[in-house]
Amino acid sequence: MKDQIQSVISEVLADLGVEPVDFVVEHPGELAHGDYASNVALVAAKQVGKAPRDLAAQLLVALEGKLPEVEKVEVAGPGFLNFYLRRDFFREKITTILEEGEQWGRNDTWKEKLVMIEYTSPNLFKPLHIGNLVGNIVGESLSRLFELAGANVKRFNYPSDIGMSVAKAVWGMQKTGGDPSDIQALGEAYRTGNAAFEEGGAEKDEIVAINKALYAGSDETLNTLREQGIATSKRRLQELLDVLDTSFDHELPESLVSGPGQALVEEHTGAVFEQSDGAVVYKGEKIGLHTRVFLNSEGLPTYEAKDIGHFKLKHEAEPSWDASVIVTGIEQAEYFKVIFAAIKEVFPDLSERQLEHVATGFLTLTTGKMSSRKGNVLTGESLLEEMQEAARERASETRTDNLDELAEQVAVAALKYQILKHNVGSNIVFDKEKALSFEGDSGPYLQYTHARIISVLEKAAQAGVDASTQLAPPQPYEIEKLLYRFPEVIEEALNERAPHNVTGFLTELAGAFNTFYAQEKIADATDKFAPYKAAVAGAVQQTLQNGLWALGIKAPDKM
RNA sequence: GCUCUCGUAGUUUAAUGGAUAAAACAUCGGUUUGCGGUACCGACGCUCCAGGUUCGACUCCUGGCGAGAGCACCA
Repeated sequence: MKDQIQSVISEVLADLGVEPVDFVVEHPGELAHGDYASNVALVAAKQVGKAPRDLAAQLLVALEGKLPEVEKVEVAGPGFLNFYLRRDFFREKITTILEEGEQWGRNDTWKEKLVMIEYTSPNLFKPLHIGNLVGNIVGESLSRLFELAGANVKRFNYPSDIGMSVAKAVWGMQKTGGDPSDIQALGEAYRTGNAAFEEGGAEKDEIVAINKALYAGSDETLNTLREQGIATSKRRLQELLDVLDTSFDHELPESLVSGPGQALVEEHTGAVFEQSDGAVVYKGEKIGLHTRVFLNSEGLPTYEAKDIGHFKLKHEAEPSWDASVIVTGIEQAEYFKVIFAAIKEVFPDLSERQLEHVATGFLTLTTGKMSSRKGNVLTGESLLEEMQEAARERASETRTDNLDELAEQVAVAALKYQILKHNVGSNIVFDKEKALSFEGDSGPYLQYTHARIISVLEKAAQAGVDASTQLAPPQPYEIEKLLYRFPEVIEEALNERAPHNVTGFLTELAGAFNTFYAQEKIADATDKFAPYKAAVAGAVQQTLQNGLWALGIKAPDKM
């Protein structure tokens, strides 16, 4: 539709002998300003030597009858052209939405492309950090947006299963004698080891020694403790991922990538990397970046080298990939610029493919009070637990049979919404009070609206009202003017890597529906337009369901 | 010190260079005996400062003030 208006305007401009100009056709900020608007007259006025409103009036006449879907065009404000679509356009859209069902909102901008996307990247042996949680939520939503665009998406997890945090936990297990298959004991062991490490002294040296032994794999006892701990941590991680509704296609732990990374760096030292003060570095300055160390002066791989090895293994796992996306905290933005530059030099054959880093902002709490009765540090796990408790209390008057499942879905919705309503990359100030209140702009508000529609449609069916778009009232409802934009929102959210476009749209849609709901009675068999209202409600329900899916949020039928 | 990001109602956030800067929370005031009040309607209230570019600037440029992040062997 938008493209159609754009091209017709271009034709008309050419007919009037105006040089092509750069103008836009977009949805105006307010519904009162029509369904589409163009600034063409404002942009072209100067060239033509006319007042914008005069040129707009001239264009208006020339556009007459050229856009069958457009009912009327108006000149407004300083010289905008406002386009109002025909009533039937909206009616037909409702039909389309109901027919397409779960397919509604898809696009084909990434059709037949393979996208590797990596996110979450937890430290095994440590509780899921708040940053891991944010990364997981953003990464999962982007993955789904890619899928909605037709891409074949392969999700990668890159857990850290070796290194200092592992050494601390292993040291701690020896000290506490805790059961390595028990997650609580494992957490306790990590805290013990971490505290000892912080204190320094002989215990710190022991931990460093354990770290080396684990890398070398030289001590059977230590290896066993590590492996048992990994298994326990993974079990716990899987529980969390199930709650968050994420599953990975590939898992490449850190311990696998050191070797290949080191080998690649050594192989390319001289050409890509160079010696400097005993270390092997990549000089980023040559392309406006900074220098980073890939092999330290002991010849051991740093995280940088590991990421080179990591890339190689990913490529081997999915050789036909078109784009590789990595989601991490924003503090790694500069780091990845250097890594990508090095990768392109090490793998010249792959340098044309798309490498992308998506940076997520930091999450902090509004009020300084970390509340939490135990006074412990905020982790991703503790936050998720608090949300679930609040959801369970709140759901006491539920209509569902499965309170636990609902509480979980509502908690995850509240959490994900709070994070995904922000522009990706900007810092997130998490207002716990607000997130737990479930009112106003929130995930549960969207879920509630969805459940309410399902309920109303059931009532309507009982009253003998079946959804139909046969007979529509003369004027479209405001909500119809939002519904048809959904596919555009989904496409744009992916293009801009901005799921917050989806949260914003769904919130506006839900708000518009609730207003509609307050004004119009749907389950009223005496109203000849009731079937159409039911169809509109059904279209909103489908749109909310599909949109929530894109955010990684469940849309329960009952709450 | 250098580089990057950011600064919008009391608070948390929106706004491809466009029309009267938009929501939510908080505050104040309402909601037809209601198809789910986790809802709806209304009021109050905002672009850090100084210049510049533009028909038009929260948005772009310059300078200031303030906050955060990154800058070699940690992960």
